[in-house]
Amino acid sequence: MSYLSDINGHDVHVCVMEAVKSTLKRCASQPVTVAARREVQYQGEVRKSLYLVESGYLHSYCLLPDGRRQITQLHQPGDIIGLGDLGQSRATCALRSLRDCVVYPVAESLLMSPSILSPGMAAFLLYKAADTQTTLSRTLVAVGRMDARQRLIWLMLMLRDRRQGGAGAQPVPGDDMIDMPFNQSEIGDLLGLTNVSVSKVLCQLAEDGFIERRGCRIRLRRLADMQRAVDHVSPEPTADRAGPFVAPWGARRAQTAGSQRPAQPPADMKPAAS
Amino acid sequence: MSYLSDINGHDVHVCVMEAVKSTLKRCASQPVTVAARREVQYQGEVRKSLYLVESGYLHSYCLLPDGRRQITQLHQPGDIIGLGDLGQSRATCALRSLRDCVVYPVAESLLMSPSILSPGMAAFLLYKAADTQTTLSRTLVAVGRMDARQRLIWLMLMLRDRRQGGAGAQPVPGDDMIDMPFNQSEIGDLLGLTNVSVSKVLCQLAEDGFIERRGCRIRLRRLADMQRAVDHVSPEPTADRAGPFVAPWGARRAQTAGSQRPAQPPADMKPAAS
DNA sequence: CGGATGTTTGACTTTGATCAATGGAAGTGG
DNA sequence: CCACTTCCATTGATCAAAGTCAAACATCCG
Repeated sequence: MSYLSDINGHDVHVCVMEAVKSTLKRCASQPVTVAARREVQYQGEVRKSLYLVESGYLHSYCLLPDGRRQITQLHQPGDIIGLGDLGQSRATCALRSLRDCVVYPVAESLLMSPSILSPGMAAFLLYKAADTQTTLSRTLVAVGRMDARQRLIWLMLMLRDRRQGGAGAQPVPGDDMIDMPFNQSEIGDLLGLTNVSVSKVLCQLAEDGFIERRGCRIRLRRLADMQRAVDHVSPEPTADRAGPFVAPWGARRAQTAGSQRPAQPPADMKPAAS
Repeated sequence: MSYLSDINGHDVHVCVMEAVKSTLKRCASQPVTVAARREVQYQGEVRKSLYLVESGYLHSYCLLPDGRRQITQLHQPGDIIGLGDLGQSRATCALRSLRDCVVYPVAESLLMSPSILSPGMAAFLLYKAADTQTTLSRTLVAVGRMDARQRLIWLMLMLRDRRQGGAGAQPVPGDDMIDMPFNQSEIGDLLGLTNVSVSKVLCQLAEDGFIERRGCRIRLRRLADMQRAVDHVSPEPTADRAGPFVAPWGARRAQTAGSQRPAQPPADMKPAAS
């Protein structure tokens, strides 16, 4: 089928991923460390390069002239930052570190050069871009059509899905802890709410027994209820996330039908005259 | 720099685009016509293929269990539908035609095969994916952080930017007509509003002299005011939109600074120990 | 003409924003 | 170790933007 998805064994898969990443790292200039809470790139600034995230969290956001802010993406280790700005000379978003980070800058000109952009690399990048696009779409659905409580639940479920156990860590099936890299103002800026609303909803969710709060870590206590509340279906793992995360998701996805339509005969499509 | 962006002459550029597209069309099975307002793909349905849009409009949307809907993307001629679902076996969004359409189905397995995924094709697809991602981000900013009036203005400006003159049509600089392929309920589902709010805001905008309504066509009468109201900056044309649209945008973009930061020394980044 | 689809308008309700005060935790400097 | 600041979270009172409901109106089309 494709370069990545036809490989099922974990060892082989991880191996391919590592090969792609090491190619990227060879393209990169020296890795750089960024302290927590630093602006890495300003909106409208001339773009310097893409970044492969080695460790830490960052986020992309846009500022409106009146100071309102919308966080558009959370970047985790393994993510490639800047695929959405390909072909733009200036950054459409600002980029900021949430925690101490190590990133590898990769020049766009190098990445897009024929010697680097092999079919395998191209497939990897396209899957990465697809991941990002799916997450953006889901965020848009949450922000556009859910109320405040649902948005918070949605966010926690998304963070659970995107959680990474570090190198080769097997996720415990009953592990319901998530790491919340945002403060409440940032959560608001991600979900289209204010910090005040976020605080109120989080307190209420804790009171209702949905979550248990431990500083920046949160335990999800009623996972099934939460998934039902937002019709949540975990996305299939693609690209490097495919590795260790296959088992627990596969089964569940088959059951959770939710809003997925019974599929009437889909659209009358006739061969075109063309 | 890259396969596409280092080509400046329009003729050459268009030529490259056409070459890529004809490759895609050769990958495709027979083109199919879809009547207006038909479901092409249901949410959760097993994906059949990607689609290259030849003519007409379509949109992708997600349904929530209670029937609320969020439109996530508008697809125009030249767009490739389904890049965001690469690697997923089931569609994360539903797809529906807005007008009569002709589309070329392209199988994912074929598209991702090494013989087709040349560096040039890969670059084309990555630029397309980047375009989509940028539009999604901008939509998220509008839905998350703008009030109803600003969202409507934002939508009209976006439609103006994405407007296509058809094959080789030079856009008239003072041409302020846009084509609105949505009805008011659909506009609401795109912007996170209700049809009632959309109606009220549109009437008010017309009364204030911002727009002049002619059925599904709208004339923008106070473009500068509208751009100021939402801090609008047109994205740079990439991929095939680069062709005829270069001239009018280039100049304006240099001026509209808006929210773009004066850029303090961006982030202390130190070489990492790694 | 009748029916389907889409738009407009008004009355009323509700969610989340705003404003403002309080409290707690972490870090800093004396 | 203790003031002091800063950043964040919480809580309550009030307000406004947009949602909901319902009815009327417009357009299109067979």
